[in-house]
Amino acid sequence: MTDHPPFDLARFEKPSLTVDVVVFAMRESQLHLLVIERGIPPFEGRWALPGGFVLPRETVEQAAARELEEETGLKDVYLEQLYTFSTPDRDPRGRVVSVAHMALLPMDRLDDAVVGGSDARRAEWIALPEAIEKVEPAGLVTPGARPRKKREPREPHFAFDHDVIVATALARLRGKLESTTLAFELLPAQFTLTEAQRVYEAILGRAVDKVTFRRRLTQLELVEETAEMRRGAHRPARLYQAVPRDSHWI
Amino acid sequence: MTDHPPFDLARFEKPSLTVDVVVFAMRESQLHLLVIERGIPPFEGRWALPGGFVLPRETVEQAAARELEEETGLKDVYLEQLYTFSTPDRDPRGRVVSVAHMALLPMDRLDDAVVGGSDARRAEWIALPEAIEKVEPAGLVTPGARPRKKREPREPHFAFDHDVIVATALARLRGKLESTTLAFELLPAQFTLTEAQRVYEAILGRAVDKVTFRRRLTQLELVEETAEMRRGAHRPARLYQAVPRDSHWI
DNA sequence: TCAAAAGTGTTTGAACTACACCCATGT
DNA sequence: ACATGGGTGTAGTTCAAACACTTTTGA
Repeated sequence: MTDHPPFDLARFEKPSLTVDVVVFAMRESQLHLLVIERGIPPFEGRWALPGGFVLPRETVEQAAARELEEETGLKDVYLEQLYTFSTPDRDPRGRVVSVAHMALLPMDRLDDAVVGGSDARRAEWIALPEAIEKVEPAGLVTPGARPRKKREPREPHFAFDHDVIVATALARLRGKLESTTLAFELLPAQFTLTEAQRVYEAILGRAVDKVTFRRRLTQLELVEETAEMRRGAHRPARLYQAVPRDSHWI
Repeated sequence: MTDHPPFDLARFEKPSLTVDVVVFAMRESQLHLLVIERGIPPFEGRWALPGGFVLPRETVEQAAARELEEETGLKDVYLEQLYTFSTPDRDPRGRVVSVAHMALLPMDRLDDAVVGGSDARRAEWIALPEAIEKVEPAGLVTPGARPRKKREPREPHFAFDHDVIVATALARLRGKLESTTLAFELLPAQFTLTEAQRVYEAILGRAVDKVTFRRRLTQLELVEETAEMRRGAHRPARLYQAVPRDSHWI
């Protein structure tokens, strides 16, 4: 850092600093997203991500957890920092840098989120828009390298640059799926192997082989049997639970 | 975001925003790091990462590229955003949030960096300190989850929280090694397969099998033969080059 | 001629794939 | 009984690891 004593931090213009949170959850075998309807300009009436300003005595991770609870009622969820978005004009109100986060909510806790009546500021679960697949995620290639295939410009679904933030979160989730046990964060404490498979398929956007999937989970000891079974319309299914580990890395 | 019109960004205290850059390069089969010696307090005399303040009309990625060139002379290198560090007291001068970046310099461009004589502000290539292995990288587990195995507190090598930043960059580099072709950014345009293997071994910190390594690179068509050979003290080695791709993901 | 690095061939085992098949339950 | 999802067995294939081996150069 450039500095001469006594150092004056005010010599450099300071941006506003916010956090945004992409909350994923499974619902009816589909990946869903928790969004908030904006009640005021800019982007009035548009969906936006939960988020807000970072306070002076907290980390951005703490700010993300706090804003998530304030705006949606969610607490004690998996939360990780994703990427920092800093395009100078990303917010029409002024220079606002936002540190995006990704959160994962187990499917049996969908109702923990305070989803709205019809007031100005309601939260809502929406299925991940398919159009997000067409949005270029941030941070996957060399800045300054040959530009990637251009995709047709689209009408954004979300306020601000939240389309890009969601696309980036999805890319991160997919990338981590193979090497981590992150998927279990979207499942209840006890789950059937088919439920687990649905999570993988929803995130990857394609079918996976049943035998391979089951063997991988059991052989790598990522899951362990429980005594319980889940009963439904058909043959009861064994319930499994994630093997406790120190980190999410396999 | 919390807002009522007309919205006043100044309602919320703004932090200073900086960038820091971890520059990796190979040198004598070892992973090296570009650092700057601090000439003034705090942390006078300590090694620190190149970096500086973000200007109002640039992204953090642009700021990282600019500061890298200003402080070390390096330009046109692979550069990616890494993680945002925001512990409130990470800088004793005040509230400073820093967006860390990682850069990779090909081994034949080591001299592009302006490494110092003996003035107060010289840059230097140093071998990656082994003690970094003992530092917990940021951002790999759930905030709020069971704490990971505690490591003994150590005397930090670097100024500020730069030990953690370097450890995080190393973790990121290792994690990306398998699924990306990032390693080629540390190699010249033409290189021997053994040189490539040395890069992988230096990053992973362990030996890799020669046959498997060569087959993987050729079979996945990550590299292609050139007509040239490199001559040295022993049998000449075929030179290869990276197969051009749109992104670094395999 | 010898040391050292470049490069190849061969065997083994692990793991993914595909597909067929059986099992258990509610209706 | 039968439809449906739960769960298993097997054969083929791919791929990584380990190891021994040959090749090619400079000294």
